[in-house]
Order: sequence, then C-alpha cells, then structure tokens
Amino acid sequence: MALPFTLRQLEIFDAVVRTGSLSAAARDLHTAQSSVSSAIDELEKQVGQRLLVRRKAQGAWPTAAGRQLHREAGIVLHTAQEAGRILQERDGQLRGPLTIGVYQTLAPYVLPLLLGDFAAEHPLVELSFVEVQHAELMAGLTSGAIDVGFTYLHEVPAEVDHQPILERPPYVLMPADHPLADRPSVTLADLTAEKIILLGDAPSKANTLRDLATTEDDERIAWVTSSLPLTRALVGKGLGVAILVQPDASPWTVDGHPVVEVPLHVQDGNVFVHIAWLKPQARRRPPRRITEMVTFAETNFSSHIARIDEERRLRKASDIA
Amino acid sequence: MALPFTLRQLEIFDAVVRTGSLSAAARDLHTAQSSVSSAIDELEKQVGQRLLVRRKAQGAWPTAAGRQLHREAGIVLHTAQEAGRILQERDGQLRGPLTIGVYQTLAPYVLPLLLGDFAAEHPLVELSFVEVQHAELMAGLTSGAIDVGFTYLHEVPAEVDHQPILERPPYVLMPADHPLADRPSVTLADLTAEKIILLGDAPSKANTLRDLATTEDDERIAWVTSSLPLTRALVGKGLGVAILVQPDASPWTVDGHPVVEVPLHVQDGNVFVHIAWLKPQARRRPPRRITEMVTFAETNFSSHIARIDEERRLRKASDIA
DNA sequence: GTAGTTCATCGCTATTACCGATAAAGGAGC
DNA sequence: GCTCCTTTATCGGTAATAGCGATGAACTAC
Repeated sequence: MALPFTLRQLEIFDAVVRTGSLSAAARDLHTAQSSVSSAIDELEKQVGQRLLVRRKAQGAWPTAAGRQLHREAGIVLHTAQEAGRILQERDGQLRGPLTIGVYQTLAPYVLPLLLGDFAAEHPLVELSFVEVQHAELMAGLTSGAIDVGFTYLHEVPAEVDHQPILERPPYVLMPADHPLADRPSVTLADLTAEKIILLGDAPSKANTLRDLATTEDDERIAWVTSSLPLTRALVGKGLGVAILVQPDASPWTVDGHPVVEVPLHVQDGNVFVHIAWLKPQARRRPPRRITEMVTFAETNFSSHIARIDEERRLRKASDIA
Repeated sequence: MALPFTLRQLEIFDAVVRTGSLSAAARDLHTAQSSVSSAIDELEKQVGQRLLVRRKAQGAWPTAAGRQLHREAGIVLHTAQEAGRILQERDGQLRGPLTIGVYQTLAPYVLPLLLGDFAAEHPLVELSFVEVQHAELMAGLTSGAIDVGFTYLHEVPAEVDHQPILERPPYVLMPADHPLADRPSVTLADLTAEKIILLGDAPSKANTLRDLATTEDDERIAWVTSSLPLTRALVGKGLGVAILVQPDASPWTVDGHPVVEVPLHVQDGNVFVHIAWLKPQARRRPPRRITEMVTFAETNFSSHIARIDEERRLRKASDIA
C-alpha cells in the first residue's frame, strides 16, 4: 500500500532517462546536480533495485528495471499533470499541451483557423502540430502522441472516434481558355478526350480515380504530381485538367496562369474531411481542451472553407469586370 | 510544470473523501489526525482552492473542485500503485488486486479453478470476485471495476477483448428410466412428444430455444426454472426433459433421483464460454496478472471441465457395477 | 600529461512530515 | 440549560527530507 516513491522522484528520474545524464537532468529541472544524485539514491533505495547505470564522464542510462519504471513513470506524471491542470481550469481557461496531426494537403486549410482563432480563444492551450500521412495519424492518435487529427476518412481503428466536419464536391480544374470553362458543370462523359493531371497523394488519388471510374493505368493520365500548387500549374499550362476537391481562393496558378473550377457531376463523388480523436477509455475521458477543439472544428471549419470559396468567387468577378 | 501536490497528499485526500472525515481517514491510514489536517491545509494552499468543507462534529465532504480532484487523484494513485507493483514483480511473483466477474450459473465451474489453482500459482495476487449478469459484466470491464470476466458470448462492446475458452455440446437431461435414456444420442425429432423443463436464465434459455428451433410459447414447455439444481430435480421427478450444456459430475439430482445425459445432435448447437478483459489502450497495457489469468484460463479451463465430465462417467460406471 | 566531462560525497540549512496533547466547535440526548 | 461524544483546529517539538554549494574522484578525448 505504501507508495515506494514520490512524484518528485519520478520527475527527476524521468528527466535523467530523457537527458541521459544526472547533470543534464539537473540543468533541465533547474536544480542542483547533487540533489538529482541523492534523489536517485533515495529512489533506488526505496524500490530496492538499481534503476540506473551511472558512469562518471559518461552519464547514466537505465537498467532493465529502470526502463520499466520509466514507462510507468511517464504515465503517472502525465496523469498527475492532467489532474493539476483540471484544477487550474476551474477558472474557465483551458490549458495544457495539444498536438494536432493534420494530413499534409489539408494543412493550409486547417491550421490557420486553429492556430489563429482557436488559440486566440484559448491562449493557455499550448498548441503544436505535425504534418502526417493517414497511417501515421492513426498511430499517433492511438499512442497518445497526437491529440486530434484532421484527414480524409479512410480506415480508422476501433479506439479512434471521428466526425465529419466538411463535405466537398469535386470539381474539374481547367485552363481559363478551355472549351469547357464556361459550362456551369461537366460530367464524366465530357472528359473522355481530356488529358488528366493526377494529384497522386493517397486520398486525393483514390478520390480522383473513383470519380473517373478508372485506374492508374488510364492512358488519359498525363502527369502524376504530389502537391496542389504543381497540379494547378500544370493545368494552367494546358497540359491537362485535374479532378480536385481542395478549395483555392485564387483564380491564378502560382506562376500566373488563369484557371477555372467547374463542378463535376458524379454519383457519390463528395469527399469528407474528418476530425479524429482518441475514444474515451476506462476511467479516462479526454481532457476538455480536446473535446473543445472538436466542437470548435465542427462549428467553424465548414464556414471557414465557405469563406475561401467566396474569396475566389469575388476575385473571379473582379477579374471579369 | 511544477506539480501542485505530492502523492502522499493525494493519498490522504482520497482517504478523507472515501471515509467522509479527517479522523476516519487518519485511522484508515494509520496516521495522526493532525497530520491529515495539516496535509489537507497544505494541499489546499498549493492548489489555491478549497477542496473540502470541514465541519467539526460532522466530518468533511468535498467541494465541487474537490470532487473533480478526487476523480483525478484516484487515477493518479492507481497508476502509481501499478508502477510500484511492476517493479516488485521483477522477482517473478505477480501481485496486486484482480477482480473476477463471472456469469452466475458459470461460477461453480470457474471459480474453484481460479481461486484454487491460479491463486496457488500466484499467491500474492489478491483475488476477489463478483457474480454478475452479462450486462453488468461488460459495464464493469469498461469501467475498470472488473478485471477479467467469464460469460457466454453475447454482445461485447468494442473496448472489450475476448477469447473462447470452452465449447460445449448440448445434451438432453432425462430420468434414468426414460425410454430414450439408453440411446447414444438423440435428435430434435425424438423430442416432439416430450415435456420440456426450461432453464430460464438469459443465455441458457436462448440456447435451449435455439436448439429446439422454437419459442417461449411452445406448449411442450412444462416449467421454467432459474437454477440448475432445480431443473435437474424436476427432470429427475419425471416432469420433463431439459436441454442443457452445463456439466455436472453427479448422475443424481440433489434430492436423489438418477438422471442421464444424452447428447443432442443439432446443427450449430454448441455453446461457447468466453473470457473477456479490457483491451490494451493508449499508453496502457493491462497488468501482467490479467494477461496471465487469461492464458491460465485458456490452457486449463477446458481440461478442468473435461475432468468433471470424467467424474460423472466414473460414477455412472460404478453405479452399474 | 591537460582539459573537460560526469557522478559522488560532505556539511549545512530550510522545509516538511509527523506526532501527541489540547482546545474548540457542534450534534444528540437528557 | 447541561453532559457526552465526535469531529476539526492548533501548538510545540522532533525526525526526516530536499536542496544547496563546494570539493573530490573517475573517466574521455586530445
């Protein structure tokens, strides 16, 4: 029943394992090296096991028992910190770290909103983000390395919860002087003679091929790209058309050619952007800053994207005028 | 970053909330009441909030903030204790509490094995058990109140893992002097004229009705019972036959009538006993004593049941001799 | 060898945890 | 009102602990 260590000891032990030496841990914790040394002595005495191999001039590294304790200590410290935060949050201010994982091509649409408006609303939440592939995102969520993720919906493991926050219709991007550019919309039949620029990233590629009801072998596919600006640039140059869902506020490519987005009518062609987070687990619900970000995204993301659409519409109008 | 409390403070705070008074907590922790008082003072000072309403002669109860901290504190203490245990377990001896949830009618087949043989192998594991309905079991597993469960397979929520540990063929229990008693096996067709004693507990009832390809309205059903001994007694008295899967080592009913088990041949009639436990979660795998019990049950349960079958076979043989 | 690490140890101080004893507050019963 | 009981609060004192700075010892790299 008696607990064989104090939180402070775990904190110090964790710092030593992280930094690889007692001295570095002392610097990290803004404390004296001698305190670290004696704290480790005391911890090893209390648990009755050697936890660290300490070598002068070489630092320190954990024994097998030490590695085991380090894993557990991380969990204990994490929950303790979370408990402390929850008490502080009673003033209404959310706080604590929150890591966003975002699918690469989605990042420029998602992050400005979150790092700007969400952060302004919750200034004490320490935001960070990583750009990831879908599989990394799911792995990060389940391991706890990522708190909330944004991606197109693919396979999602059972322990991850998700919500659609945006439904996007596909469109055909073509040069402004293309014969189809004035049409209010096009169908698959209109594209049989067109060269295709394929944005080759995993979900985009899958979506495009599904919309075209074809495969990668299709001889219409002129080029395969892996970024939106390049895709748009190739289209602007007249090398083909692209099937996309990503909004873009500009009617020009980055290298200055005018392009036009014409809606593509196709069965079940809409694509869903989802927000994903770790399901509540036994005795552990997600911190409030996570659920808060989920509802924030649910309520704001779609209008945020609508604004981008509107910006493009205005630019196009002014272009014509 | 600085942790606003010590493990000891959380331990004391938890005891106060659990017991409802500082004095009772002091007794519970084998410490002085004054220590408890000052520990709470210090804790409240450090987190900057009143956590307890303390009234002389009335004990103490948590404020809203206190209730919140108590929930979190429970988790922190739980993980800390688990961490301590893992270090101790490096001597090879598993230890710590383990609560078994077992479906009622399964209990006499499961618990003797676990409380006897498993406990003997792991003397430092503190076993306890509860007899539950299927739904309670699933709720207990997901909340963490139950560590491993034994039940017939029904609906299982996504966060619960399970494994079949026993497959049982159904049999017809009939009085020893029944005309069918000498048959090596019977089929549904043989039972069209028989009165049925229905063991009415949820999974048993469902199994029996499925085997008979009928419903509760079937007019062959003479009596509905809710325990195995009673079911056997009514069969022994000649009031009907029963379709069962539960093994019983005795060829007699508790009130002394001889009964016979005759295998029932029916498509997909076998019933599965499952062991269930909470799936590994982010940053948290189940303690080793739990996985150990799972493998113990997987390897031993079916032979344990086979022994019961064998006992009955021997008794029957000696009866004839 | 020398310089630069790193961990270990010592003496010291301030803080903390804890104890026992006693006081103070409030409820229950008369 | 009064007494009895339970509860929390407070006080003085002691032992344990955390932390510091300074110094020494071990080892690497050059």
